[in-house]
Amino acid sequence: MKAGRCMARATGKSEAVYERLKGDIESLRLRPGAKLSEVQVGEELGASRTPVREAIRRLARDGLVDFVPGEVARVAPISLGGVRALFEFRMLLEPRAAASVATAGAADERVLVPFRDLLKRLEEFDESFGALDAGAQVRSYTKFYDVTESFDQAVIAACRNPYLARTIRDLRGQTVRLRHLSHSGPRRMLNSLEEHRAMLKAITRGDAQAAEAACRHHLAQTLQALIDNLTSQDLTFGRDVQVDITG
Amino acid sequence: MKAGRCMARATGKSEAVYERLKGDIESLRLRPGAKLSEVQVGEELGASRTPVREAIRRLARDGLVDFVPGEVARVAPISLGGVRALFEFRMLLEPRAAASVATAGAADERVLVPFRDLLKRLEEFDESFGALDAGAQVRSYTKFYDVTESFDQAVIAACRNPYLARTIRDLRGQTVRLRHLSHSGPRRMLNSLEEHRAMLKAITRGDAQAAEAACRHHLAQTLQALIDNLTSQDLTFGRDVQVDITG
DNA sequence: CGGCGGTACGCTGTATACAGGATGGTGTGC
DNA sequence: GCACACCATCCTGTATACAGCGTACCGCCG
Repeated sequence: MKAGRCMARATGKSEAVYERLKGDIESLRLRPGAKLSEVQVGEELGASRTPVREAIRRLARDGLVDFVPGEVARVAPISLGGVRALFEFRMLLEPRAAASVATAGAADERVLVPFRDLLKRLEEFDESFGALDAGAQVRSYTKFYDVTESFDQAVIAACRNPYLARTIRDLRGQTVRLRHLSHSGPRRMLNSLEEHRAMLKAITRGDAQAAEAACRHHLAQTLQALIDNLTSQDLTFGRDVQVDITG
Repeated sequence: MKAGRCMARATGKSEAVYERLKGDIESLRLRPGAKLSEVQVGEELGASRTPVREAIRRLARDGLVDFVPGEVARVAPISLGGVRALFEFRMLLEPRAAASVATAGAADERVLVPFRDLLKRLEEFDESFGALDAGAQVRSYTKFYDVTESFDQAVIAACRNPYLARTIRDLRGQTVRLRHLSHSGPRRMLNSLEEHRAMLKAITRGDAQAAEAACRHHLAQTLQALIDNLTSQDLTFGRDVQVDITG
């Protein structure tokens, strides 16, 4: 393989490297603080430096990589302060987005379709969950995450303000990584499920205020669970220079 | 000049190209819809494709360039819908930031220093402005913009939440470009001056609620002025495919 | 004269080459 | 034994080469 084809869209190397690295970072296979040398990553993933370079820049924009011009890029550390700041910011954006969707849904039924669908999926999941034994419950987490993932996506898609949508989307990577980190057991999951149901019901009802409140509550609960886990599991994550930005 | 030095920080080619293009776009020297070919820009600015590429990607993040993978990058068009969406988003972020700064200032006097300073500069400017003839007034716009610019910078710097700060900063490019577009005459400027004074007073007083309201008011007024100008001056800007994103 | 096909150009994506710093380890001097 | 300096190594920034893809212009045919 000498030179690359343009192809861009479907098979683009840059995109592939980006997705791969993103997945590895979100799943914590790449630990916070890990060095991301362009050449090394390139060799490992069978790509040249150029696409790797671009992928790393994009990951930096997503907040998953700490990038300083002359230095080696590193997987962004996870700090308590950083998590708090992230959720404080999400608390500003996402409740507003949820409210906006509820309002839009009240005016145009069509935007509610995916949300009614999600609500149904959620109810089905809820009903079947209790019947499972502990092992099967843990395995079903993935399915639940799929629903929450779809919910987030649906909100972004339904968001009428492109700036708001993009900013929320840009934060998703960090959110996903943190979720993979909080193995909070079934209790937190059931609570989260209930919170999602509340959000979905408010949105499909067209109740903007309730949707906003439900979203805010969900974020607050998630943050609390995350803090509990981060402080109990001593976080060896990101032992490298830990500039806690929020103070 | 064969190959480049690393130097990065001070003389970095990529940074230079970025700043240059950014300035040209903000000042409308590069018109909305203009094509930005990597090779062409590179030749014009005496840089190779690599730094140009990176600069264009960064400008896309700033919302000043529309970038689609396989295609030629273009200077982002200016649409009424886009401007509305931008300001709607700013209305979500900046009042919160202003309030946050006011709160922080009430707890720690030191964060107020730059704001007291700005307030003084503003008062001085205000006093001297009336004495000028029309021509000198127009020339003094630059000085006023300096103050507003410094104000925005100061808010960003004082912002405790790095996510909020970064997002506001990322929007600055578009804001600046729009400002260069609204030659609203002295009346709008004097109003803006008054609005800034209100924000500064609220912040230095430590009154978060007033700061938030003042900021909101300022943004609403600015948007209104902008809309007036955009609709009166028929905006030939961005005649290329105008996907108005906000509907 | 209008529609259509072919060709030439330009563009991006990718790969690779080269030069200058930054970093980390090792050896030496105090 | 410790601190400092030197050196090897790696890594990034930049430049350039090559391959495919789209487009636009031009000529040809109906």
